Amino acid sequence: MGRAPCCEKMGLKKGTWTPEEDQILMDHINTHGHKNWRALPKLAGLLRCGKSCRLRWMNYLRPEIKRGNFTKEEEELIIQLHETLGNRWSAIAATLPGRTDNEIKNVWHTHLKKRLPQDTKTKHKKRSAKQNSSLNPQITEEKEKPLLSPPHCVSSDVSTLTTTATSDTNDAIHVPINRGAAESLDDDFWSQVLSSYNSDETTSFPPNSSSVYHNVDFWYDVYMGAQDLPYF
DNA sequence: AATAACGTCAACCGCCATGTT
DNA sequence: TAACATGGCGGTTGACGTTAT
Repeated sequence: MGRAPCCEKMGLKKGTWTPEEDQILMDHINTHGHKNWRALPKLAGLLRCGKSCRLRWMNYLRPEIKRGNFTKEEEELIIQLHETLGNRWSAIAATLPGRTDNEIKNVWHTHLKKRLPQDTKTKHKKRSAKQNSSLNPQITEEKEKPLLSPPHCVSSDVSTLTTTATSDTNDAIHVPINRGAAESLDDDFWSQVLSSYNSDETTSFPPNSSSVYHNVDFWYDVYMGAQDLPYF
């Protein structure tokens, strides 16, 4: 038995992606989508494993990816969320439109970690929520809960509901909820959050306007609000 | 100018969760 | 229900650029 390797190692390229490979991958996904990552490289004519293609797309090629330095607000938010969520980078990334878990992880290790006092640095360790229930039992409990309903999550990817997005801009409208984020938040939480925001926005979640939801401040408020709730 | 030390970040690896047969 | 396939996540690594000596 045993698990099959993610890809047969023979003949597949590794390492940095070339612009040509990027182009091929983008073209293929733009025309065919990415229903099956494993089959994708073969269909696209890439000598990469599906996992590598997925990673490249998710972390670099997606049009909604926001590049460039993190703002002070973003950094603060990451620090605060890390305090609550631990190393659940995908959940943290879900609150930062256009930022990837990988990028956040890198920023954390290269910049933000240094700012923290020693005791907080050692607070979260190893496979935060998944394996170490002792670390943050609340999070583990949350995993048992059904997915929240309000921001109707799409199951795959970091599901940003996005209007036409262009890279290097902040114009995309993101409702960056994925499974990771979803599982850490429950219905009561969302109903509170949404009721407070729906009082201002006549639209239901997700809103048509980008004015609030793609703003870091919004997610910061969400986070701060969440601290008042029992699960946090 | 050379090179060692350090910092950053893209990418890989292995594990786990979930879906499918 | 078991076995397998696939996607997703977090930890880690290695290449590359920058700074210090």
